Amino acid sequence: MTMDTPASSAPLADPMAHRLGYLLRRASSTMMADLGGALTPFGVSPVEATVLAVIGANPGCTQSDIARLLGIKRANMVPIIARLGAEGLVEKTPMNGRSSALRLTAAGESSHRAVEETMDRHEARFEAMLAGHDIAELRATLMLIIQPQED
Amino acid sequence: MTMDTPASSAPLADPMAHRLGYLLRRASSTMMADLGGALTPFGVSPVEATVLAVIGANPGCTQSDIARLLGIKRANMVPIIARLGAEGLVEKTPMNGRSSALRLTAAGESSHRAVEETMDRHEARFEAMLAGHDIAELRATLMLIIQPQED
DNA sequence: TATTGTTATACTCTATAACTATA
DNA sequence: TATAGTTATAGAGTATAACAATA
Repeated sequence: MTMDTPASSAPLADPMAHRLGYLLRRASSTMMADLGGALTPFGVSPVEATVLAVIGANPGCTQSDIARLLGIKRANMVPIIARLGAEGLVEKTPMNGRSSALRLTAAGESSHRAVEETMDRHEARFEAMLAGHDIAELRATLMLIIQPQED
Repeated sequence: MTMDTPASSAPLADPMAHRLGYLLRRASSTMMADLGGALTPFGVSPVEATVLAVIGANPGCTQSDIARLLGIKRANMVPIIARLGAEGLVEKTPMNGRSSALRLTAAGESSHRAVEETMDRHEARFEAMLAGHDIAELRATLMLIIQPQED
């Protein structure tokens, strides 16, 4: 015999609160939502900001390079790069008949700098909430979980 | 003068590797993908499995209760509960004219048990990868990051 | 033959607004 | 007046399959 908890009045039991996968998903979406809000003034999404950062750090890289690094499917890079190109932030210069080298335009560089500062502040805001916890250890642990994406 | 890294041959620099939000997102999607694969034999998605767990732990709860607990919008619960209802896993019994109490059916209970075991093994698999790291501390840190969703 | 970029497509998740009905 | 459930809709994100061109 199990008792039926009168769930409507009392707070619910959270059977997921102990699960790492669940906590990661909730923590991730909290930070993604915050970053999305912080980036709206610049008209770029978190993914676009990330791609700007990768191209900024690796001028001349290709779409496939970025896809592999970020764990995004090749096919899904197309609209991302197209949008960044349409906004005049990224330019493609053909390397050999099949790949193009990606670089930030002047506008892209300036957007990149603004976005990096925004991300820095965003990260600092959350790190402040973790005072007394070992953030380097947290990063190291997360890196152990991450597995490369096969395409 | 900045140098153009010959990005095509050498591995790319990863300017996001130090960012907590990025690492959380990658770690989360690694675990979500793994869980999704582990659940396919049961025909339920990670979200559906989570809702089964919540109803199993809180018989008689409402859709809105679950939405609040999991940070899902009220409107987005509708298709989730509809699917679980159509699969005969969850039943709704009207409480008062506007809310229904949710409970697992017999099939739902059995699905719930199978799914919990699958999640346990899934979690254990990842915790094994974190040997030597303090998982309780990891959970505590993640809980600090998570912020309740306003609807 | 393997890789790059692309098109098309579909499914899920998420978000908003608006409506009904009930408490 | 606030809450529960719903509908409709729109936008991301993600996945697959297939194709052309190139290395």
